[in-house]
Amino acid sequence: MRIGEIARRAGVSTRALRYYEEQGLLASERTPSGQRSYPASAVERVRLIQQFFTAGLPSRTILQVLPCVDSGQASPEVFELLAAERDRITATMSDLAAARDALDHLIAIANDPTPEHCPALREPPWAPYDAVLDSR
Amino acid sequence: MRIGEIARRAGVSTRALRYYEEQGLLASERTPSGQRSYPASAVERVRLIQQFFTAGLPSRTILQVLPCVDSGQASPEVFELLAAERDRITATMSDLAAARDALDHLIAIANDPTPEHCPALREPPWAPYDAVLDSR
DNA sequence: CTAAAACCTCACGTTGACGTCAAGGTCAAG
DNA sequence: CTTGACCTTGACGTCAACGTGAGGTTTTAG
Repeated sequence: MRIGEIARRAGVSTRALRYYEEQGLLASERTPSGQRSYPASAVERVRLIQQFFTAGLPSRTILQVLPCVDSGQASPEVFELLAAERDRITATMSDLAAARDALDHLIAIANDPTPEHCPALREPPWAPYDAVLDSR
Repeated sequence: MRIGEIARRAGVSTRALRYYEEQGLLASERTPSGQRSYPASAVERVRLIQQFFTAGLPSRTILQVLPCVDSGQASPEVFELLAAERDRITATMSDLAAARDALDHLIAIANDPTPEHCPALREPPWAPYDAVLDSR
C-alpha cells in the first residue's frame, strides 16, 4: 500500500506519516521509482503510534518504546521509562478529573442560582474583566 | 504582595504571572513606582488558572470561564463552552486510560517473557529499528 | 496519449505558554 | 549611599507535531 491509503485508513495525514518516518517511528520500503510502500499492518502500527502521541509521549520516548512492542522485551532503562510514563499518565488523569470537577461545579452553580456558593472567591476587586469584556 | 512572592506561593514563574495578566486572566494593582501588587487571594486564583491550563483549556477559553467563576452565572454560550470542555476532558481521560492500558500491557509482557503475547504484531518486517538503535 | 491524481523532497510557517536575555528602575539593609 | 535582591518593559527564542506551499516526478484512469 502507498502512503495515501495508509493515511486514510489510519486517519492521519501523509505529512504525519513522513514525519513519523523521519523520527524513526515508521519504516517503509521504496518502489524502484522512490515511492513509499507499506504492508497492511502499518495501519495498526500508525494507530498505536497515534495512541502514544495522544497520551502525551514525545516522539523520542515512543522511539524507545516501539522496539519493546516488537520484541516483547524491555531493557531496565526502558522498563523505568514505561513505569514513569504510566505514572505520569495516571497523574495527568487525576489532574483532568479535578479540572472536570471544577467545571461541573461551575455548571451546577450556573444552573441553579442560589447565592451561597463559594463566597470567598467573590470578595476582592478582580477588576479588569469588565474592560476585557467591553472590548469585544 | 509583590509578584515574586505570589509566584513562589503558587509554584509558577513571574513570567507566567505577567503572561496571565497580558492575557487578561489575572488583575494587579500598581504601587506608585509601577510595581505589581496582589491580594493574598491571588495565590488561589493562580492555582485555579493553572488547573485549567493543565486540563488543556487555552487561555482564551479560560478568559471566558473565569468571570463565570466570579459571578456564578453563565451566559448560554459560556454554558455551552463549559459543557463542551467537560466532554473533551472526559474523552481525553479515556484516551489516556487506553494508552495507560497499552503501557501496562507492555510492562506485563516485559516482566514475564512467555512467547505467546500479541503474535500478530511481530510478523512483518519492521526493519530499521536496528539501524536506529545502532546509531546511538 | 494525456490529464488528473498521487507521490517525491526541500524548506519555511504555525501555535501556545511560557524561557531568557537586555537594559535598566526600586527598595530594605548596613 | 552603595550593594544586592527584586521589580519593570520589550522583544526574541523554544519546542513539538505537524501544515503548507513550491517545484518536480510517477501512477492511474479514460
